[in-house]
Amino acid sequence: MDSSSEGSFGREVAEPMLNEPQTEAVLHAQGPLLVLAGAGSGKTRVITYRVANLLAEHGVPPYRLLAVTFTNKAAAEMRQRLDRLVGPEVVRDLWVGTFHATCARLLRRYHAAVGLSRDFVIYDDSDQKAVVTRILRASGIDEKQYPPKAFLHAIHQAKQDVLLPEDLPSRTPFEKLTRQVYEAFQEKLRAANAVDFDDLILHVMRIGESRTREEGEELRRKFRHVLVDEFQDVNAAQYRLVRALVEGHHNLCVVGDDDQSIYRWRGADVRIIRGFRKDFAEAQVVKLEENYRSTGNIVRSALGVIRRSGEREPKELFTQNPNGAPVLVVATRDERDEAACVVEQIREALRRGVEPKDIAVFYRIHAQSRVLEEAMRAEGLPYQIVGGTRFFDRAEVKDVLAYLRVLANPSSDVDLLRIINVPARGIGAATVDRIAEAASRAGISVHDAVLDRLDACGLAGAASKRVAGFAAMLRSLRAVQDAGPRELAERVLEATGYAKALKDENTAEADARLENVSELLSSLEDYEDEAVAAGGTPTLQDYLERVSLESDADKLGKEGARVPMMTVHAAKGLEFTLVLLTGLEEDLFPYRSPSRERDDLEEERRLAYVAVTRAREQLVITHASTRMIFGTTRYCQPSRFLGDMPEDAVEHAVSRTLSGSMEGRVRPAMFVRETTRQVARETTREAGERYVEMDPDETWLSAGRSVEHTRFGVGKVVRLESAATPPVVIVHFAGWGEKRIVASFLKPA
DNA sequence: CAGTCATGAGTTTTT
DNA sequence: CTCATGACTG
Repeated sequence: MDSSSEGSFGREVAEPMLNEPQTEAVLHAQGPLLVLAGAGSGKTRVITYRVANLLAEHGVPPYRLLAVTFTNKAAAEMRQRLDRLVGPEVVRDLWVGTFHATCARLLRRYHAAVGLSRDFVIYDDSDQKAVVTRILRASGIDEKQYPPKAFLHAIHQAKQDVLLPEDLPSRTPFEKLTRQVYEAFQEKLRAANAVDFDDLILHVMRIGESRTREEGEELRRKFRHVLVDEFQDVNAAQYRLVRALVEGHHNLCVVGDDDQSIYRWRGADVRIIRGFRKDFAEAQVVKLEENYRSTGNIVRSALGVIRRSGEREPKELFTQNPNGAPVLVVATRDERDEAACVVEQIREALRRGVEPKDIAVFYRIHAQSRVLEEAMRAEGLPYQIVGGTRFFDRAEVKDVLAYLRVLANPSSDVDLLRIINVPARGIGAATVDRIAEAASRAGISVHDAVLDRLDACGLAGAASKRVAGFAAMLRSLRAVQDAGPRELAERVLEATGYAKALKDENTAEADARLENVSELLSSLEDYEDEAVAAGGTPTLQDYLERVSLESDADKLGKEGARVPMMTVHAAKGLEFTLVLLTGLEEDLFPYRSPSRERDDLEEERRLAYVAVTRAREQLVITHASTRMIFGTTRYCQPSRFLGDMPEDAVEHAVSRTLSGSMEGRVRPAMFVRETTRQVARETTREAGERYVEMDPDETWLSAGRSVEHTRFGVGKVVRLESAATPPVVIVHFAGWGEKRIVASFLKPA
């Protein structure tokens, strides 16, 4: 699949495996181009070849070509492939990066246009939450009634849609408060010389759309070609940014798959890719429908799931690959039994010689991972959780980074407030409040208040002395001049006593934290080496930007000998020889929140499609009859998605534990309970077993009717096999296939 | 001011 | 169940 032709810049670039007109459009089209790339159709290859061709054949200078991805990992992968096609010396000048990284880079250049200084910092979720919490406290808003999360969500949502506070409705009290908090939030960020993730996009978008600023014109002329990967996931702000960038020439190539749009809740708007042809009437459209990744059975299963989706860009995924093994659907008793089955499958695969990194375990929500982890650990199988808490989100790492961020950008109040009493130096909440209040009265940052206006804070003698000590320490750290980022971090650890405080704690937990801190130091060292190798100078600010924009998934693959375990969301864009997809049960996948009842079934369906299409050779799906989740045991029915897979592509199995528990003993759970709709008379046949006798006139058993079985869940009657008493029917259950069932085990659904 | 207990809430999270 | 947050107590 991966052409290894060693084309160097200027030489002709090998062509991807497409038919003639597709190749022509993909490689050479000017103007807008929409590539609808089905799962596994090799879209990365397409983008890579297009870029290579634009450079080699069309003479586009690398620094005038922008390729945008959504993850750092995808960007790195593209770089790597291009290295081989056109050579590293060309790739170095290319603009390849995520939306956020690209915007951060542009914003470092155009910072003045939006009133930021060059040293701006990027606030992550917890920083943002800290800001909102401070606003709520300052304005006396009850955090119980109006949780910070709600405001953050609303602000985030608004920004994705390019809405200012005054654009928001203000009918309900919450809406009124939201406007107020949003406004204060922006003010606080501005004062702290900080941006959030959305601002990175918005600021650059505003510059790009500006008719009055010369930077606007400059930005609009900057790139001759723009390519966007995973276009189904763009939001309104990102789309407007891209449109501004290509305004003069419309040389915009977007690649995506509306069936894989799974981030609507994060502002991604699948309508943008679906409406692309309306916005760019002259757009050429290429559909890539051949899947090169997976076996026939996997592709047909995926198709079965997605085909039932309502509105979608019509396409038929197909493959010429052999059918391969059927998709194995295993019914298990509970989540422990499920984990045991997963472990067994992994063992088996390892025995066959599959490498750990080519196996993956998926789940819908993180809460499922614990049991799976325990089973892996018990069996001595090495695994790696992808996602979850990022390394850079750990408290101790954030602490050290907060020190570094204050040194790089003293206006950042959130960072300063985080570290003012870490490690504990006797500066309590009351003192901190006083300082913060004095700072806000004087209209200066907390940092400046601490260093220059301490006497104006009205602190008691002891408190004042301690804060002065903190200020002196900061001053001496700021005076450090010729140290690289790593050395500076070491000095921070030393001067603040942070390392010592952890050592003195002398607990296993503290040791683990200490370990993370030294990992941070080695990350700084890696960065320095890398920067020097790239011919640049390592700077603290550059490092801080990187860590803000880096995710856990980016590191995946660096650990080769571990089985990765992740949520389905984290799996997008990845592929594995063997995929174990767990928890395919109603209410778990598709997920239904107990509180909200918003129906996001379509997105859940696309999520299932993404999960299935990750597998190259083998897909094993598990579901459990009961599951302990959030402390309560739930009874589970197989997911409707299982029923959407073609019968001939799937093989059903029952775990040993479950089949054991079904056999040879009284099965009270399987006997039907009387329902109101049933005209039935209960009689006792044998001791301990209760049957329900059916009225022979009942029509609820006719073909097509929905019936419910305590174990198999809801199914559809295929036909009545015997009208005896009780009658026997053939029923098709999602996830179980066709079953011959005595009607007394059924009730109407 | 800094630990300890109670209470409550609980998807997914490329950046 | 498990984590985070808030009130309470030395």
